[in-house]
Amino acid sequence: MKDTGINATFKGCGLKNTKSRLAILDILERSVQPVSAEQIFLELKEKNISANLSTVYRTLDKLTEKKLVTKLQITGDSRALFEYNRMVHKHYLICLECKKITAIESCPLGDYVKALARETDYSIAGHRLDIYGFCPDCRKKD
Amino acid sequence: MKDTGINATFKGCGLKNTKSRLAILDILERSVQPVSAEQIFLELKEKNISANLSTVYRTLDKLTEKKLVTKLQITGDSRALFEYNRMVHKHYLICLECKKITAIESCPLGDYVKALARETDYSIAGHRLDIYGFCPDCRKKD
DNA sequence: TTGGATGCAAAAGTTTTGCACGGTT
DNA sequence: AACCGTGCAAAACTTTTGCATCCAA
Repeated sequence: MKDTGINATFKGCGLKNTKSRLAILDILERSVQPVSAEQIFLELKEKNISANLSTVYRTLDKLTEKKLVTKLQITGDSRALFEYNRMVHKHYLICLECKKITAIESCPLGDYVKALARETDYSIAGHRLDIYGFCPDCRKKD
Repeated sequence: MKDTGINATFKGCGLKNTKSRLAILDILERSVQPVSAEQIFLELKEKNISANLSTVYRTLDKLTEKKLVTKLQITGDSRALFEYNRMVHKHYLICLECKKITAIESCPLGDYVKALARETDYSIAGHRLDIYGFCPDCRKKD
């Protein structure tokens, strides 16, 4: 079998090519929203791919470590979310009503961060911007 | 005894005036950095004010609900931090080395948020901006 | 063959809750 | 007196870990 993109990706970063690992990355890649470990676990179950929840966590750790996946803490309710890393700098727009998370790829902070580095003498490594509000659908309902 | 500021605050929001509650708000008010429930619990113990950890959590809940205190999730390690709410819009600069958290009261997002509301048709309720980097002290050490 | 991956069960860490009792208003 | 707040213990919830076994390379 010729290497698919994902297989090649795994090989390239020294991860073994297992069924559940492939399935987990596949779920992440297809997902339009960040997902929790538990959601992945349940989705695997639906697909009749039995994988233990610890395996899911361990896999997510590995994938995060290899930068294939990004770990987010934006729920407020103390559980982490994960999303496939498309190597794009992004921010999130979160609907407080339906909890929908939308990525925003524009970033208004370039110059600000440079100025802040000068002012504070920090070296700035990154930033996180989450914006909260109510999406058009939820606004209509109220 | 005449009402102090805090006593008046409690009365104003319908909270009873108990020893541990006063002490918890006092700790928060004096703290230069956001603190965790556990830190508060330990600080109370040092002051020989015995308060159960559940009480600390319950009090923090109440204070957060009454907007006297703000709950933050910026550690990355899944525990919440709390800080006295001085009614100032702020962002955080977090040192990745020593974990020091510095508040930044300037906000570069006013116009951006307005434009985003127009573009997305969301009504924007708020935002959160955390900036990560290395503080001057830690930069020197490396 | 060998080291990484997995399942299972147990533990760890944080936060919440039920219930009886105690303190503030 | 009424109700809110508290202590204690147990539970809930998310995530991690130890260990034996299994599987991909």
